[in-house]
Amino acid sequence: MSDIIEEILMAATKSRIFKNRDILRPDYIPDTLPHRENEIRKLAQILAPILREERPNNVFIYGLTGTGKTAVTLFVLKHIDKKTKELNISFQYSYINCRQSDTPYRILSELASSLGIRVPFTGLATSEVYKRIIRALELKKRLLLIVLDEIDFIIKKHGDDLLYKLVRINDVLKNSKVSLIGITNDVNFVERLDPRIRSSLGEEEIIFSPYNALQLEDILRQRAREAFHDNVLGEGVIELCAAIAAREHGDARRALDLLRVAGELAEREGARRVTIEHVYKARDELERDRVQEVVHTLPLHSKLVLLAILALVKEGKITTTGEVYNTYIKICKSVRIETVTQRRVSDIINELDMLGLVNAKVVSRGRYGKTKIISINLKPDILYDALSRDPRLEPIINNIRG
DNA sequence: CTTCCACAGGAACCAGCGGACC
DNA sequence: GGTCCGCTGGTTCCTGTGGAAG
Repeated sequence: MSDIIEEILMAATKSRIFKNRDILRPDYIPDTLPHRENEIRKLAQILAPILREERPNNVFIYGLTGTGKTAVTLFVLKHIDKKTKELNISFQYSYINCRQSDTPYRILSELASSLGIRVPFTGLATSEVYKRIIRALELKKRLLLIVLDEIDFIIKKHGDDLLYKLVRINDVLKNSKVSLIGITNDVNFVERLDPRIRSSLGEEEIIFSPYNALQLEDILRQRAREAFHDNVLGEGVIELCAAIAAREHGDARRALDLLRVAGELAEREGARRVTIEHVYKARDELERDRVQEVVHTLPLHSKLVLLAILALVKEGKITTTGEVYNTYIKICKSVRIETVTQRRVSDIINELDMLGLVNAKVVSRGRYGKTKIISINLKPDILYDALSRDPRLEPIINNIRG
């Protein structure tokens, strides 16, 4: 009797679909990275001086999202770290994602804590944290490698002061040596950089090109072998995930997400196999989640502007800044919310564009002025759903959708 | 060739907040 | 408990501009 129960419970804890789901997670670093052999070799060559206790050149890495920049970097560093431990070299690396730590202060405080210095979340002057880092580096001789992932984020928001300081840090240090790896997925970003920083940071450069559909298939197959049980992937599933991701700039992370979520959907349904339909559903769900999350964290006026855009785009296909502003004013008046200036709305539209919720492009229409053409290519329902989670907006949404 | 629209977007600055320090 | 600091989400004032119309 208890055997039967045991059996059922065991079956419930064991997935029919996944052998090991974690392998499909974006932060998982596999033992091999297919189609990135050249990049691995190049980066390893650049960083090899570490093993002779010399400072390696600074490296600049570009490539679109999901092209394996972070994975390759961490992969190589993991190996070097192991090797330096064997050789008893005082080497250390610090990985900082500038999107998550998006102010100079947060970056420095993360750097500090990776060096074992405790700093408060806020309250100190940025320069004070910098001083403490210097002090720690002078205390003990070491080789430090700082990885700044998505480095374009701080530059765009806070200029290049911090970067300049970090690039020049070796001039101040007597004991320790510091190298930098900058990773960015914005290719144009380099051109806007101060030439002094550019030449210093770009002592070495590595460019990651996007994966094509076939390479993505390889990557997915390799991971799928370990992640899924045998024969659970239906025909064409991998190919479809690869194709969808390839269309979106060869983003491997997208492809892996699609595959994972498709698997999860199949499992939740109790299906025995993952089918193409699951992949399509996964695509919708991922988009929904992304929009939901982004919209949720938007300030009130950004939501109101988004709503104004939505209301206008419903009727036509595109709209302009002026129209959006007028509609926004109307919406605000109807619920007695104070309005912000057009200047701010213009910025908000840019922010919404950056977040991928709307498309905004500046165009000149000659006699009819220069403006932003704004459109949406998400399904309006997804946006309305996300917005209606804010109780303040509900009456307005009901009004618009009528 | 000039004009002129409808904004873009830079610069400087502000209030209010929360947290750490002394 | 006052002080200092950074961040957010604004403001005001401003100069700049692509290209159709005249």
